[in-house]
Formats: sequence, structure tokens, C-alpha cells
Amino acid sequence: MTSQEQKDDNTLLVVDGHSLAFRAFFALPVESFSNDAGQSTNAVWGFSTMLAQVIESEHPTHLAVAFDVKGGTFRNEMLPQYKGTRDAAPEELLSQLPLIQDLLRSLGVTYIEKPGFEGDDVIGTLATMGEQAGFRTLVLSGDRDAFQLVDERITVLYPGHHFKELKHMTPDAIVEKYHVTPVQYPELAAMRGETADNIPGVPGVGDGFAAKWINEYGGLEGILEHADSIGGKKGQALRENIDQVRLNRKVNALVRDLDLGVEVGDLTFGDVDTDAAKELFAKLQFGERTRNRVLKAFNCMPVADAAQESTPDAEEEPDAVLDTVSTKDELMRWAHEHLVTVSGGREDPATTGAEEHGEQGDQQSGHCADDVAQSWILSAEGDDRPGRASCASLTFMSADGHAVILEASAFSQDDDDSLHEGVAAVLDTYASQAAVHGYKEHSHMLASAHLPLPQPVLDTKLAGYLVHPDFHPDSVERAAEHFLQIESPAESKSSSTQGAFAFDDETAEGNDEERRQHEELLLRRAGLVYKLARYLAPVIDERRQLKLLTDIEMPVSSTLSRMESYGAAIDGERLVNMRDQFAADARQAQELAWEKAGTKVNLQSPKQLQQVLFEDMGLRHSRKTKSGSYTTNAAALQDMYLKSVDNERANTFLGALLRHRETNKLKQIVQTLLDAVNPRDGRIHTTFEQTVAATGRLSSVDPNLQNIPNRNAQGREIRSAFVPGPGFISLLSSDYSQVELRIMADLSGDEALIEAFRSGRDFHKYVASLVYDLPVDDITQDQRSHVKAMSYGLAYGLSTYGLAQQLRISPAAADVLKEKYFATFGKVRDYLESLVDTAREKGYTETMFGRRRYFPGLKSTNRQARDAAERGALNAPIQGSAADIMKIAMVKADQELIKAGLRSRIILQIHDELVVEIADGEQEQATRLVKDAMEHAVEIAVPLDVSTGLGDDWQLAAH
DNA sequence: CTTCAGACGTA
DNA sequence: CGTACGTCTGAAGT
Repeated sequence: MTSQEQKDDNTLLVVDGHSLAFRAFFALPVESFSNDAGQSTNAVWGFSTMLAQVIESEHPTHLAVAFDVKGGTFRNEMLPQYKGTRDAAPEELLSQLPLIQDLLRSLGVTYIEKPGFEGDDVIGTLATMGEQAGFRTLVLSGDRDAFQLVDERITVLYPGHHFKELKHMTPDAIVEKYHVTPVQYPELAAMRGETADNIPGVPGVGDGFAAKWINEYGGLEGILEHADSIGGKKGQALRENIDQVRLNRKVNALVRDLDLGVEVGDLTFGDVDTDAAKELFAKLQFGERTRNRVLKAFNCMPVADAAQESTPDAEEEPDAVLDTVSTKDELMRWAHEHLVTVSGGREDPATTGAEEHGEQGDQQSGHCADDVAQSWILSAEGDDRPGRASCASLTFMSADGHAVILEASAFSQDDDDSLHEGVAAVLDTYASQAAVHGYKEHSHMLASAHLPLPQPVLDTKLAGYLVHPDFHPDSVERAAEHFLQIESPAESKSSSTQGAFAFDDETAEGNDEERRQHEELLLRRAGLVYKLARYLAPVIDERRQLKLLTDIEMPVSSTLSRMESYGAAIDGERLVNMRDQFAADARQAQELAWEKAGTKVNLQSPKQLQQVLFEDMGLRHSRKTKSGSYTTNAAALQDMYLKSVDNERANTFLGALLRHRETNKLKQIVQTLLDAVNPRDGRIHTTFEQTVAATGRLSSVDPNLQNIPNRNAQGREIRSAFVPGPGFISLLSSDYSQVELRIMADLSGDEALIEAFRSGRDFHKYVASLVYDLPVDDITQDQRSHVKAMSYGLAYGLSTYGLAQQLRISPAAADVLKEKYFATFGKVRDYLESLVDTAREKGYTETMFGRRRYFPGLKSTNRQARDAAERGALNAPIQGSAADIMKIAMVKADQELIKAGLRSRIILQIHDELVVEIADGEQEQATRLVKDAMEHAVEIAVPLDVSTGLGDDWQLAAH
């Protein structure tokens, strides 16, 4: 036998089980990987797909995985704190290690643990064994200690910044990166230390200096011999830490000659117990795709290889058949053949309207999964920004695997044979059974082509948001990656619908090929939506969120789409004047500040300000910012301003700085508004993000119209630039008072709080009279405001410390207030505690309408993270329920306005306020209608109080 | 050219 | 050491 040749073909892959599991755990969001039993699975998923990936790319013939064993090793005896940080591994990770081992066992992979030693030592030994047996050896590890093993025949595969992107650490690569040889690497590490393992190095010495010294003195021994001649702070630090460095070097040396009781030749793999593996994958609830990929990788042994490679891949994903239609008739025929449902007949579009009446039909009537089973996919590409939307193409993909792509030029309204009419008819008839990804965005794109889009059966973007409200994929591809673990080519991931492809540019060279590729991208995207729809629908059913989706979120999309395309009219001249005035004020303040500072310090640079304030002027710094520097925020400046009365220079500088901060900020806000005015209609079209805020609120971007100043007179002036547009007479502002508190009253069932709202009196005064046990008329302004702060603080999980700070009272006094408050409103305390308790138990919170938010952080071992999660869990159902109620109200108001045939229309939502543009003659009716919709959005134990105001601009509409 | 921190606007 | 957001700016990374 040519045994040497045989061995040359052999490749041994040695895997550091713990480090790989760690890397996977921290690289993948734990909240998006868990099965119904609540078991986290992100590390298992990452581990198995990573291993499959390496097997596919490196084709090892032998494989072994090393694990650490519980209990200390010889290293702990030398260095007690060794890997102290690792023992604090989160439970969510530790619980996955046995699963990984189960999986390896079912895949026929040898894994090795050696009590008293670390996985690293097992790896060192295995790698050495492999080398001696003449194997090419690969070490898959995220632990840099493994670098010392690297030589001509041993390569370390080391995860890069993105988990799964592996670097091949060869001797050359080590030298290139660290400027030392692999043999010298542990000497370098000994000086640098290893934070991940809780090993201190020489302070101030990093890779750079360590490498420099090693090269100067030939190695660690040389350095330590000449330690006295190394100058500077770093030399000093080195001398002070020589013992530590020596110890580090001993600790980080890997043992390479353990007796593991195995031979390299035994480490073959591929003897997969398919049934056991499939059972485990089912338990972990990994997708079919993951399962097949992993099984395939492990079955790909040379022996099994030849026998059955024929079929498995091809049938996995049948490509859709791309049909060609070029006339209205052809399109109609295609739609009738492929989009019509077979079973039970599709719902008549007329009956969808009837739903409005049977408002309180509260049962989970149908199943989303059933409706979606027959659905087809509608996907548009183009610009989805309101006010400048366009549509480049439309893709229809049917459930029976057919697809049509229509270019915009083919269905523009003026085309001869009315393909436009055909598309309109198809949408009118079949859209209600379509699934789309982004109903609102599609509405804009289609509206730009004069094609109305009725409510589809499912919006996968919204459904995905309900399923994981704190994950925001920015494209279909990202969503598919997240929910289905389907990887897409990088170039298609970035933009969601903004296809920059020019269909009509047919003269260019190589255009056919580009077109084909683009069509492929569109088909693949539609295919992903198809799969997302079929994955998400049953999840929505199982969580009973169908009504939340179809009766709240989807109609809200439709309302928002109208609001966005209306936009808000702007008095541009007024805005320009304000901008100039603010700019002049800011410049004046800046001049004065510069004069006092004696330097042209950039007032917008905290760093430069720190220099001037704390070093130049020698002012006392107050609080530190989280990164360690001293804050220059308004509160701190104000404080310093008040304390510097006897220092004219500093006092004037601070005053000028504060003025500059304020006016410059206002100038900046006004300028961004000006930049956002759409020249086509002189209006600002914001985009309301419906799938961003984890609590269920909307957010507003490009520009953000939900943070226009309102707290002081100067800033509030900006609101006067928001005016009724041509054809409208005034603006209506209608807002809820104390919604969140009212929700707390309802949900807690606290009789005293409910009564406080029902009484109709000044709420905070009334509550204060109960808390302090005094007649309402005797309540002082201080008492009222203290109780008010307490009430609002409740829903935020406010600490007594925070309350004390805000009210400028002692923590003890804050504590007394809190106790008095809860003595009066005991059920509120019970309720708030129950929120956190059930969140801890179930893993998520729920709003009045079943909107969920998950809080994995509640189980964190990190106190700060846990506290933050508790506050979140306290707040989410309250803020979220308020958001639900407002969404219901705005849909209702919108529909009622339309139904009444009014031209007045909602244009903005600011969490608890609606702004309505009022047409002449409709003031009273529209006001009544909107107020009514808000007040009666839901029936709860307390009245929903809504106050309204009409005015010539947004500021004047305030009340 | 992109990313981070710090600051600050809203409910 | 109170929740939820978005935007601008300077500074430092690529």
C-alpha cells in the first residue's frame, strides 16, 4: 500500500467546541432562536451550520471536537482567576452545550473531554497527533491560544469579525498580523494578557510593543533578561509585572501530549444516525433547510459520495416558471388560471367591506394559515418614499409556481392596449388573496402608477414585526435570513424595493445578461416572500394575533399611506425667517463665547468644550459620561453656570454657550424641515415607520415630525409653520390626556384610581388629596407636581433614586412618597409587579390586544441588564396598549371621515395626538367625528378623555 | 466613506 | 440610577 500517499490526502479537523459555541451564542441574537419549550438554540444552530460549512469547504476526512470539562484544571491552581469571566456564562448558553453534544453523537462525530485539562489541551494533543500521522490538520477555534500550534501542516481557522467568516491562520498569516512567529505568539500573549480569559497583561502593553520587544530581544527570555534596560513607562510596567508574565506564559502553553485513548485513524465520521439526528432537529425546530444542509455535509464522506449524489439538490427549490404576458387579455387569462383559488372559492371583495359592521366579533374567526395557503405574491420595485414614489416593475408569483414580471413602461396608464387596466383589474379582484412584504410601501409605489391596492391577505413585514418586534430586517432578504435561515447573495440584501435597474435601457451592451440576472433577483425575492408568508401565518395563528394583524396593523398601513402621501403643508417663508433669526442669535452667542474663551472653540464639539471648561478655565466637572469623560450636557452647564457667579469670564461663557446650544439646535431643526419640503407641492411628507418601535408605537423619519419642539415658547414657534394647505381652512389637534395612566387604572382594576378618573376632577390634584389624605383644596402646587411625577414615573419603572433626583428631594422623602402612593393605590403596585412576574414566567409581555414583546434579558445574570429588562417589561404593555388604542382610533377616524364624504384628513400622529387638516365648512363635523373616534376606540373602565383645538396653524391649534 | 458617542428634540 | 424613538455633529475608524 502506498500508505504515505494515503495519509497525505487525509485532513484532520479539530474543533474547539466551547469557543465555537461561545462565538455562535454571542454572534446570533438569542431571542430569535428558541423552540416552543423556551430552549435557546442559537449556539446549536451556529455551531452546526458553521461546522457544516467548514466540512463543505475543507473536506476533512477525520474529525474530532474537544470540550472543556466542569471543574478546575491545573491552570486554576497556578492562576485562580483564570477564565473567571467564562464561568459566568449565561444559562441560555450552558443549556445548549449538551444539545450540541447530542447532535454530534447523532452525526457520528467523536467528541473528547479530559478531566483536569482544557479543551485547548485536547486540541493541542489532537493537532500534534494529526501532524505526526502525516495529516493536514485544521484547528477550528475562536481562542487565540491555538495560534501557537500553527506550522506548515497545522492551520487554525479563526472566526473574523463576522462569525462564519473564517480566517486561515497559517504561519505567514500570523507573522503578518502579529509580526511574530506562531511559536512566539504565546510569549506575546503573555505580555499582552487575555481579557476574555481574565488574564491581566502588562498595563499599557499591547500587541505592538510586545512584538517589537520580541523581535528586539529574540523572545521572552531575552526580554526578561534585559528588562532593566527597557526605558519609559512601558519598561517600568514590564518590570513590575515580570512574575505575572512568567505565569501567563506557563498558563497559556498548551499541553500537546495527553493520553486521550484514541488514535487519529479512528476519528473518521459520517456514520450518521439519521433518525436520531432528525428527531433532534425537530426538537430544536430548525428549518428543513438547515437540517438538510447539515445532514448533507456529514454524509458527504468519500464512500457515500459516489453512490447517491444524483437527486437531492435539484428538487429542493423548483424555480418559478416565468410566463410572458403583453396584453390586458393575456394578463387576465394568466391571473384567472393561476391566481384563482381552487377550494371553497375566494372571498368576494364585497364581503370585506361588511366586516366594518360586525365590529365586536371577537373570536379568532379564521386561520391565517388557511387563507395564506392559497395566496399569491405581489412584489413591486421602485421608490417607496411618499411624495416621490415611483414604480419600476411588478412581479406576480402564483402558488402554483408561475410568475409574471411587468415593467413599468408596459403598464403605464397611457399604454395602448390598456395593460394598465388589466393590472388594475387584477389588483382589484385578486389583491385580497395576495401576500406582500410591506403593504404601505407597495401602496405608495402602486399609487404612483395610479393603481389602488386593496388590503392583502397578509403583509409579511407586519407579520414579522408582530412575531419579533425588536428585530427590524431592512429587506425581504434579511427577513428571510432571520426567520427562515435562508442566505441570499450579499448584493441583493441591502435595499428592499429600490431596484436601480433600468428596464428601458436596452441599447447597452450585455444588457440581456443583466436583465436576466435582475429578473432572477425579482423572482427570488418573490419566492422569499412566499416562504415567509407560509412560515409566519401559522405563527400568527398560534399566538392568536390574527385580529391584531388584520384589524389593526394592516388597516393602519392603509391610513398611514394616505397620511404620508398627503403630507403636511408648510409656510416656507415663515420657516426661512425663523431659520435666519435662530442663525443670527446663535452666531451672536458664539461670538461672545469665543471672546470669553479666548479661542475659536467649536461649540458643537463636546471634546473641545471639555478642554476649555475643565482644563482651560479649571471649572469643577460634575457628572461623568458613560465613556469616562466629563459631560457637557445642558443640565451640567446650567449647574456650572449657577455656581460660577463670582467668575465673570466663565459665567458669561457658560451663558453664551447655553444660548448657543438652544438656538443652534432650533436652527438645525428648522433647516432640516426646510430641506425636507417637497418642491412638487410645498409639503413635507414624513414616513411613519410601522415596524420599528418594539412597543408598537409608530416612529417618524425623513424627517421626524414627532419631535418638533413643544416644551418652550421659542421652540414651539416652529409649529406655526405647519399650516393648512390650499383648499383647507385650519388644522385640528386632538389628543388623549393621560392615556397611559388610564390604561394602568383599567388594567390594574384599582378602584381608587378608577374613581379618580371617573370623578372628572383635576386628576393629579385628586390623586394628591388621596395620597396625602387632605382635602383637594388644600393641595399645594408642590404636592400636586410630586404626585404627578410619581404617577408618570410608575409606568417607566422609576426608582426612588430617580424620583428623588427629579423632584430634588432626598431619597428618603421619595421613598416615603412612594409608600404613601402605594398605600392608596395598592392594586397598581400588584399589577406592576405582576407584569414583571408573568414576563419572567412566559418570556414576554402582552398588550390589551395581544401585541407581544420578548424580554430575554429578564434572565440575565448581569444586574444592570436585568433591571433594564424589568423596566422594559413594566413599560411595554402600558406604552404598547396606548399605541394599540391610538392605532384603532386613527383607523376609525380615517374611515369615518371618508364615509362621511368629508375632505378633511388626518395628516400627522404624534403618539397621543392626531393632527387633521380641515376643509372649509367641516370644522364642527370633522372635530366631532375625530374626537368621537378617539374617545370610543375601546371601552375600558375609565373614560378616555380627548381634548381638541382648531387653529390657523399647528401652534394655534394647541389647547 | 462609514461608524460611534454625545447631545437633545418629542410622547 | 425612567420607557420609547430620530437626527445632527464631530471625531475616529475604514
